[in-house]
Amino acid sequence: MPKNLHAEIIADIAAPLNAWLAERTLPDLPAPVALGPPTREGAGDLALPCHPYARLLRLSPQAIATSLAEVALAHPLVSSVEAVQGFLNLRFDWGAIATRAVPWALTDDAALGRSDLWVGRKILVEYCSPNTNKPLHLGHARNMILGATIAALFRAMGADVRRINLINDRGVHICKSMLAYQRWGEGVDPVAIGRKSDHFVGDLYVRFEKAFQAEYAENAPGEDKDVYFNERSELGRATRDLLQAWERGDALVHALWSRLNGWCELGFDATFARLGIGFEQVDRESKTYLLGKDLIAEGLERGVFERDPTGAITFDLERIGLVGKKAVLRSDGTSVYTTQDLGTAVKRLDEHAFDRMVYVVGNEQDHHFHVLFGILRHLRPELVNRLYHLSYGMVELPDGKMKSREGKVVDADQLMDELHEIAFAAAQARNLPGPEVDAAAPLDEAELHRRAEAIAIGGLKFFLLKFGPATTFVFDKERSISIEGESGAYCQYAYARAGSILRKLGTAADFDAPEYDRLTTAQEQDLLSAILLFPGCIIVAATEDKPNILTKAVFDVARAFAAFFNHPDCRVLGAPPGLRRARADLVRAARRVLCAGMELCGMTPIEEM
RNA sequence: GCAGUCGUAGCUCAGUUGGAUAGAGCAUCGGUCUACGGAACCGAGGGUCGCAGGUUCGAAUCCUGCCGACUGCACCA
Repeated sequence: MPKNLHAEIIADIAAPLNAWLAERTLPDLPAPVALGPPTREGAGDLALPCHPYARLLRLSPQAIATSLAEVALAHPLVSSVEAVQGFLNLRFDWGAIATRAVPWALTDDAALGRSDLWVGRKILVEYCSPNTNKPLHLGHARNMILGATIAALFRAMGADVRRINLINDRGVHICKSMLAYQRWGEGVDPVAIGRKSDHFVGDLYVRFEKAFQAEYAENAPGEDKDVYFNERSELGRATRDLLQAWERGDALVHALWSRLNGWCELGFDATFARLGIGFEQVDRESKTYLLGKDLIAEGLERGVFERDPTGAITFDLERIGLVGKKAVLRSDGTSVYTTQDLGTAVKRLDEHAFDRMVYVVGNEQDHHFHVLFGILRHLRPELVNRLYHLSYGMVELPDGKMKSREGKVVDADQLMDELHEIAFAAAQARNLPGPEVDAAAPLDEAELHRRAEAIAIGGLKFFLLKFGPATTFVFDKERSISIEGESGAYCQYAYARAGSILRKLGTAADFDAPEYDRLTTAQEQDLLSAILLFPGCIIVAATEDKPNILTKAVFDVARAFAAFFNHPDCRVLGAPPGLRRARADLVRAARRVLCAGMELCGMTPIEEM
């Protein structure tokens, strides 16, 4: 049975404080005391503001803090207390804490952030959702890494998680690539020309756009581009013909469509593999886009929807506090985007009886989800509070938004390649023959590439996760993927250096009896503290859908380790036996937590850099 | 116009179910440099938390107004 040691310690210390307060505020103590890490630095290990009880007890906050300090001091894990400005501050007896915490961190899965809080919950996470007309870019990378990480966090909580990729494989966008292939690429094959297959399809899309721009510039400069495309453009006409042929089930068009989609998805799979992204379920819009129509009929009958004079079926947005009406079925009876999303959600509910479904989708669709969830609240009341839009901010470039149509994007594959090169160059430089590297047996390039890949991908993931999901950030390649400071590489480096100590130690301390109560330097306390705090961070990160809390928790452990590692008073190898063993165990514990934290981020820990 | 999100150090960002002297990374400056791996460590400077009110023991956090930025507001997806 995993236990959150920190929470347990706090509860244990808080118990007599609660009792003291309860005794004097009978019958109603508002809530258990909010004993927790102080917000102010240097205020000890736990703090409690006593102001809320002042009115109730008719005592000053300071008087209450003073009394509680006396109560707290009696606890064996508390070494000192103080009452300042109505706050009760207390310090742990770190020797006693270490004696409990190190063995716990070495063996209990709770130390890795695992718990059973969400056992029995079924959660669906939908993310990635690519269009099959161009390769994945940095925006997709942020989406995928957020989705994969949030899914991993849910699993750590014990939930039964199903990850779903909904591929948008039909529509005008893919028809544009299809048309370009028909006209300018027939017979050419990505393998034949050595092009990654999703990029091959993307090239076709760009080719189409260029041709369209030329046509537009020649025939209708100044006219609204969409109007021109829909009403006068020859390429537009041909594209719509393809779409209609597809919807009729035209065999040749479907063959072409399957071929291009196959190439695109093949390419995606390679990118997923490199990024370590996985799914339990892949849905395709070509299979789901007709869903929802019967739901509309049902809703119409029940009065959730109404039919307007043109024959379209609409939802009155005033029902959800907005203005206007939202069409859920066109006047010609065909579906809109919302129709299939309604259908898909209900189908998933029927099939998986989920407790929660999370859509990882950019914040430009906030309004869409507001409306979608609002409609579903009327259609399927049991879905209330089960649906959640994990909205995230766009990634922008120094010169503005990414525009895939204009080719102004950071391609995911290319970015990974570039990051790999940077990491490889650094790995090569530090592994030149020298004191640490045996000149007679230089590392082979394959090993350096393996490390560089772990650092590159890990760095990218850490970078994309460390922002709050809602934050729109500017991606400046030169400065963004830092390999120093708060970065993936920093965490991997801490892990590697910890491993280095243990390698040098070998089995030397195996038979020493650990003296954990001697782990009392400031650096050891800080490291233990970061380790103790880690599980709680995982719970908050999962509960609030904030992976940036995870990266922060990992970084905190790494930073505390770095300080420990560097401090002359904290040497492991030169320490007397009992202390040496205790420190070695502390290093093992830190490594264990770092490893778990990095894996939750989807990073690969490496033994050497 | 309406709605939503946001405005915190020179830069990039944390922190918002109300708690003390608002934090980190980068950059700058200064140290560590006979070392359990320098992709590191220690220290310093740097903030009217957009502006103005309000609520209270206490506000970056809650309320109101204003200024500024972004994104939405299709019978597109």
